[in-house]
Amino acid sequence: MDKDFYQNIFDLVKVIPSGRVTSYGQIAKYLGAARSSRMVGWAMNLSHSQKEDIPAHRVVNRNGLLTGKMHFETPETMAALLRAEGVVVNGDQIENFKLVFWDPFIELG
DNA sequence: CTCTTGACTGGTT
DNA sequence: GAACCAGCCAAGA
Repeated sequence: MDKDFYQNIFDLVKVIPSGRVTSYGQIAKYLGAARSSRMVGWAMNLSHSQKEDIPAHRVVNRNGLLTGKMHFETPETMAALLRAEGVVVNGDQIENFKLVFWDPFIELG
């Protein structure tokens, strides 16, 4: 992983399976920047200018709250995409968050 | 160059 | 369970 920190984030986010979600902090921790969870959020902000499709809707905060919904095309886009993938979303809160949570340490080894 | 802001988190009150 | 605080680092004014 000699790429940019942001690129690592994007690569990891792209690996998240459909219908699953993870948290900014979990991504940061997996990349060795456990205390830099804010950078993950900033990376998502940059994902707009990325050429590839970044499923940023599968990344939420540790509460399972769709804190970044407002940064999508419309505030409903994030929840809509998640529901389309089978994730139950109650308002801005993901139901059964523990069940749909995707842990890179477990899933990737 | 300094100051503010933020798609966050963990601990404490 | 809600509210507050401190640590973290990058971008923009």
